[in-house]
This record gives sequence, C-alpha cells and structure tokens, in this order.
Amino acid sequence: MTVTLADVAARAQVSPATVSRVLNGNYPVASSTRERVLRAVDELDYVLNGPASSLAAATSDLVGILVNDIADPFFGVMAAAIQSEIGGPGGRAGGERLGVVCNTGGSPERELTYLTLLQRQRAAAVVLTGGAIEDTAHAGAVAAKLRKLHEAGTRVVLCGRPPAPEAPEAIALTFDNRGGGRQLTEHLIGLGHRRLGYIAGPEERTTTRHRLEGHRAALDAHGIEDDPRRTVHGRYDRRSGYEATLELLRRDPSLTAVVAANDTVALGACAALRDSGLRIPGDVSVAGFDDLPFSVDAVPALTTVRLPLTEAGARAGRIAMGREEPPPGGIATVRGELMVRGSTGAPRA
Amino acid sequence: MTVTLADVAARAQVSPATVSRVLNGNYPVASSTRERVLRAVDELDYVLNGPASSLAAATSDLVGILVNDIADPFFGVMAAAIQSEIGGPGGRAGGERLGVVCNTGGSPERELTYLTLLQRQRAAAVVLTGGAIEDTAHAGAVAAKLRKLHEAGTRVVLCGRPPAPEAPEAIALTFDNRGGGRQLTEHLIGLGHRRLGYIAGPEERTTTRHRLEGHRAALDAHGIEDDPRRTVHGRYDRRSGYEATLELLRRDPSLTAVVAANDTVALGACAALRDSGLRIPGDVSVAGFDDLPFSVDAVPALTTVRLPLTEAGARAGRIAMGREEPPPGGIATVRGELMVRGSTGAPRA
DNA sequence: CTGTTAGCGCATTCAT
DNA sequence: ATGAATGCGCTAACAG
Repeated sequence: MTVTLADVAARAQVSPATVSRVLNGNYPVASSTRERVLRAVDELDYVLNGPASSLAAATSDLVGILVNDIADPFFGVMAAAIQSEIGGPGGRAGGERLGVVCNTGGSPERELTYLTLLQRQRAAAVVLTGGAIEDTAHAGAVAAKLRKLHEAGTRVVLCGRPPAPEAPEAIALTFDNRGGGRQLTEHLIGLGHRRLGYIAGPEERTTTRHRLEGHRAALDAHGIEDDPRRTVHGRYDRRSGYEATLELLRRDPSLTAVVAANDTVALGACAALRDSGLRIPGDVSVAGFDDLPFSVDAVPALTTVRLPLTEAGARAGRIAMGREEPPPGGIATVRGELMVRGSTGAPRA
Repeated sequence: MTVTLADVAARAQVSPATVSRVLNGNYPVASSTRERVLRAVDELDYVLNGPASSLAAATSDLVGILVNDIADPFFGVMAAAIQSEIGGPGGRAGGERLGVVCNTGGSPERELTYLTLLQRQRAAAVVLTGGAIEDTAHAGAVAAKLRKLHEAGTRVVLCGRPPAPEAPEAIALTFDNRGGGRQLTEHLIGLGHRRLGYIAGPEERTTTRHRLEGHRAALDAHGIEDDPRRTVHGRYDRRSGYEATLELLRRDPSLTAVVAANDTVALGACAALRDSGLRIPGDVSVAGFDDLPFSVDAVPALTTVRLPLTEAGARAGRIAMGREEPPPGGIATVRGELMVRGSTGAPRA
C-alpha cells in the first residue's frame, strides 16, 4: 500500500542502500544515479518513514523547544528565533529538521513529561527556555533527565535560563536578570524615587528571584530600606499586575514607583493606576522588563530592560544544531539594556 | 548500553510481549504481573523507544500544530489551547502524546515542508491554524498533502481556517471573519463615520480577504462609496499598522476612522495617529480584530471583534484527538463578538 | 561508487 | 493471561 524505499530502489534499478544514501546525502553517489533515484522518488511520491529511519539510525530529526507559556510573546519570540535556525537544511534525510515547541505551562510535571517524550523520540537536541523552577527535587529530576539525554547523544541547550550545576553538559545562555533588575531600580532611584513597590513573579522561579535580587541590591546600594510590604508576588500576566498594584497602593498610598516583573505585568499595573485615578509617570512611575514588541506602544511608552530574545534564541538554535561553538565553559551571560521611556519620571513633590 | 524492552522483560521474568502489553494498556494483563513489570521499568529507568514503537505500530504519538507566527499571541493562545487538550493521557505507550507547534512564518514552502515532516513521522493528527494562503498552486499542494495524511490515518483539523474544498476530509473550525468585519464597520458607520480607512493584511491570505469583504459589505449596505485609495495592504504587525496609517492620512487627511486588520496592526495605527498629533477617538477612531489580551489595556481600550481563540483551539484539539465528534458536515463556523470600547466614538464635526 | 547483509526495538499475530 | 515468532522500513557496516 504505502511506498517504501525498496519500491523506489526497484524503480530506479538500484539497491535500497543507494536510495538511502541519496536521501541522506552523507555519502558519495554518482550524479547520474542520484538523478535517477530522485526521479523515482518523485514519480512514486515517496515519503521517507521517519520512525524507521530514526530507529535504524538511532537518532531523529526532532529538536524540542520547551517554553513555559507559548501565549506569552517572551517565549514566542525566542521560540521563533530558535526554530528559524533549526528549520533550515543540515538535518538528516532530506536536510530538514523538525523544530517542535512544547508548552509546559509552567508545570513541573509537564516539563518532565515533555523531556521524557523527547527522550523517547531520540531527539537530536533540546532547548529549554526561560526561568527554571527552584524546587530542589524537581531541579534534580530535570538535571537527571538532561544528563540522560546528553548521554543518549541529544544536545542540550538552555536559553534564558541559568546553568544547571547538576547537568554541566547543558550549554547555558543566561540572561543577566539580576543586573537588569538592578539597572532599572537604580534608574528610578536616580530620578529621586525612594518608595518603590515591586511586583514579583511566581516565588519559585529563578527569573523572579534574580530580578528581585537586582532590585534589592540597588535599594541596598543607595541606603534605601527594603520594606517587605512593598513587594508582592504574582503570576507573569496582566491580571496579576493589576491586582498586585491595587494591593501595593492599599499598603502604601504614598508609593511613587512600581517596578514590575515583566512588561505584561507592567501593563496591568498601568491599568490599575489609571483606574485608581493616578497619572503615569506624574503620580507614579512604572517600569517593566523584557521590552516586548508592544511595550513601546504603551501609553506612555514603557521604561524597561531590553533582552535580546531574538539574538539569544538564534544563537541557542545554532548551538543546538552544532553550527556554532558553545561559549567557553559552556556558559554565556547575555546582558539586557535599559530602555528609558515615558513611563518613568521624577516623583511628585 | 541503552535499556530495551527485552531487558525489562528479563528483569520482570515475563516475555517482551507482556511488557509491551502493560505499557500500551490495550490488552488484559494480570495485575500482579503488571505490577512486576512496572517495577522493573522503574528500576531500570526504562524509556520506550519512540521510533521503534511507531515503526511497529505504524503510527506515532506526535500531533503537529502549524501556526503562521508563533510570536503572535493570536497563534500562541490557540496553540496553547490545542496543546492543552493533546497533552493529557489518551495516547499510546504511557498515555502521553507529543503536541508540537511548528512555526511556518507564513511561508508556503515551510508549511509544506512541515506537513511532509509530519507525514514522515506518521503523526497521529495535524492541526492547521489561521488563515490560508490563497495561491492556487499552493492551496492545491496543501490539499493534496492533507489528503495523503488523511489516507495514512492522520486526523486533519483546520482551526480558524476556511474549509479546503479539495481536501474535504479535513474538519474545519472556521472563524466568521466576514461577519466580524462587517459588524465592526457597521458599528463605526452607526457612530456617524463616512470616511473610513482600512488597513488590510497581506493580499494573499484568506483572513485578509474575508475581513475586508465584511468591511466592504457594510459600506455597501449603507451606500458609502468604497474608495480604493482608502485601503492599504500590509503585514499583520505593528510596524505595518504604523506605516499604513501615515499613508492613509497622507492620501486623505479628513479620515475619521481607521479599521485595522487585527489588534496588533491597530496598535501601530494608534501610535501613528498620536505621533501625528491626532486624538483617539476625538479626531480619529480606531478598531482592531481578535481581542488579544493586551487590547483591553491599550489607551484608549481597543474596540475590536473578540474571537474565542481558546475555546476554538480546545475544540480543535479534542477533535484531533478523537475525543469530540466533528461538527455535522465537517464544518463549523465560529462567530466573533463585537467589543465596543474607548477607541471608537462619534466623528469630529 | 554500489550491492549485500544484518539488525535497530517494538507490536502483533498466532499459539498455548 | 502469557509466550514465541515475525516483520515494520530503514541505515550502517562490510564487501566488492
């Protein structure tokens, strides 16, 4: 019923091995026979059987990209960049690899499940994006999986994620969240702010912790007391930013600035401030993180820390494909850039 | 080196066949032996070999989700919803399926490439999201692929995409873009607008054409001449909206409303209007399409047509998994809902 | 440069 | 309810 490699071989009057070689291009074949084979492929409308191919070769063309939230452009932009470097030629069998993005939804179980599934598929590479979950048991389980994947020949790259000490084989492209957080808060302090609210992300995420640490480092460096009541944790979404801002205002109506975990949260914060009758930045300044595409269009435009998501993703993709050398020591830190825009200004008198 | 099913069988003192049956759960196995097998699996840290399994079973656990632009929340939201219905138990071998998102970037070649790759992998199902490309040759090629996939046992579902007449096996969940476009423009006409600019998406996309047709139908119904100079085509991104708006204003400074292809484009339009010193909606009203998460936070909040992306995606996912009956005739039309917000108002006198 | 041979690891008949 | 045997379609030595 379905056309197999043997059918193609028969039609082209060559051996199955030759067809395989033509398809994989990893072996010298006379151009005349190659042409004959390709014609037969075309005439029979043959499509390689991926599972059979992967079974025999003990590796597949699958490259997994794990993201925490595919509906969040932060991950979308990175995933697109990674995939663009994977999609091209360079794989086996026809020169195409299947870059697949897997949405964990931030769930530890799903993260592990996807890793197992990718391991099961003998994936050529796996790229994990975004902050890691800081639960010790989970981190250990992930590290163990990564080690197994590596041992099975799967390349492992972390993009926008801190290195995993227990899985040192994983190449890490880390964002300098701490430094970015610090820059941002120092900018606000420089403007004269002293009572800053902070809307943090979920507690158990590395991204959350690092950005918050940067914020606190800046406060500390300028002798500003870090009142724990000025920090609220939430999710990385708009609604969380909205609610957290109302809570912060309730706790301290004299706040002059709100620093958000990311741009999406900052947008929610802006909405809450407006709904509370406060002007931005006249009454309260707002700052975000990431510099997502919509941030420049916010009104006023959002002051934030730009992360080179596309560049980092592309690089991670190339490393995953073995087309770029990993950084020395397997770890590279990618810095953010402070983007000062209209949403921050001097505090009200 | 790597643990195989035979190793598990040996350890559990059963035959490989029994282990296979336990893993797939499609066959009666005594609970005592099942337990023994599962223990062995655990002890040996066994992971099923996906390719081998797929080869033998002639089908895989892969479910492909094709999107035009993964960095666009329109697709991200749908993809997340689809994946959430796929990820759960119900697949073969361990009850997990691998929902994978493939980013075509709007390129016809990549769309076909991904379909071939998915065909090669013997995917269990394929979901194509968003507007189709209207090139006849390409549409034919895609339809042919879909037919082949279907014949090979792959379920094919279209989500937010018009039915493919040449591939009637594909279940289609279509958005009523025409109706939504019409509602939106009628809303503006009802407010008193007569000189409306329209920023359309790329020419060759069904979504673009349908929304535009709805717009024109509304104009026509109200006896408003459709001046071709009031329509500009562009991409589905912010920058395109910005530039198109400047162009529209250049062509006709007396415009009182701008209808955008989608919310992202509308945001760019808002930016262009503001940069031109015009007030929204005081001088010019703006409307979008989709009602993406950020649209309610725009200033002013965006009037738009809400598309039930999550619901439609979830339904498409269930149909793809065979957990929900396809709609009668294999086609269902999903309507949008007009969301009137602050960005539209009566035209200036 | 090309053909021959032998598995890859598992699901699935048939038996029992 | 379980075991034995066969083949899925392809790639990778090894010859030649």
